[in-house]
Amino acid sequence: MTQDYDKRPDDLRIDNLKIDDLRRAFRRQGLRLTPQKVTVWRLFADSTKGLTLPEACRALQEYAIGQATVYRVVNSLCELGFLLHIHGPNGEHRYLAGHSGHVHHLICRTCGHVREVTDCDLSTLEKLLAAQTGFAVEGHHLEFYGQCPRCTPLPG
Amino acid sequence: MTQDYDKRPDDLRIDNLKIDDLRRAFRRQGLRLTPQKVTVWRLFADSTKGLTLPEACRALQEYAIGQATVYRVVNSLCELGFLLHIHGPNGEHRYLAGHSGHVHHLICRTCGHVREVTDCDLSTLEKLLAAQTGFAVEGHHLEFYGQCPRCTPLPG
DNA sequence: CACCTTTATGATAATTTTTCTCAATGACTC
DNA sequence: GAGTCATTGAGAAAAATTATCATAAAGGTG
Repeated sequence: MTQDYDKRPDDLRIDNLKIDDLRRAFRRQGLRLTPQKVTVWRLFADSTKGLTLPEACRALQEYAIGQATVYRVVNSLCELGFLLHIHGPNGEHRYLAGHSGHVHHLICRTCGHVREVTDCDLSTLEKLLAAQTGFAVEGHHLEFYGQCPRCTPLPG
Repeated sequence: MTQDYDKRPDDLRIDNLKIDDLRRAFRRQGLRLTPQKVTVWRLFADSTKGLTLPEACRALQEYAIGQATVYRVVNSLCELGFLLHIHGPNGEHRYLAGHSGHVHHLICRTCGHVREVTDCDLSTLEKLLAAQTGFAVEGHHLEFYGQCPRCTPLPG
């Protein structure tokens, strides 16, 4: 019998549609969806600032998920595009759930708060670069840094 | 007597003007310029793809520079803006000498070759974001990924 | 629903990367 | 040239990442 995914802890909510997306994506690679994978996904989906791998390992100890699993699952989720990597205030690698399609991030250097940025049209620039350099440009990674409204000192 | 910086190995060239820049930058922070720092800088200045910290440590063993020093100097060079961090084909953190002012990079996913990109005008976008989000946008990090001319399969 | 094949898991160990400590060295100022 | 104080490298320690392998279980099949 298939594992009952509804027995999840209340503090990690996720909609069932997303679970189906996850299952389909894993299946396409010949991989299986397991409760551990769902729990890992939920942890990231609920995080607004993203998590480092060690942070995720610590948080998931509560759910008895081993660190080897955390590393494996995070890698898979990245490859499947469910997680994106961003850089925290100290340059550390953090993983963040990508809720939309192609997005970028605005990261507060003080508190690490992250806001998604959806307007970005770099296609003109990419074409120009391709013409100038001969590279076949396949994509880009763009992050903005600054101070979020709560961390911005008031002017004056 | 001040150390003779001309006794450097022939395979790591650097112009003396840059050494003066380094000295001034370190001095401004109350730090001292040492032959080790210059050697570390030269290693990076000669690398076209950037180096990870462990790679740099291995390469600098030849010059009897301890790893603690490599980590410290790379950090300083980053803070002073002489080194930039980029992400290699496998997502690993690499440090690259910044030869110009504000630049971005076009990184080959196959061979890791890096080309600098100097045209970038994101100031309009930054202003728009600031207005939309309330963030005080201070900067950005932009990387393009693709295949360099030598790694691009010929069309057809 | 029970079976079966194959992937996934977690404990553990091993490896790699990063940080810390401290005595000795040496850069830079006067 | 002397003194001050940042710097260095060896080594230990801590932290992060990867590898191994016996056991558990997902998901297809009869």
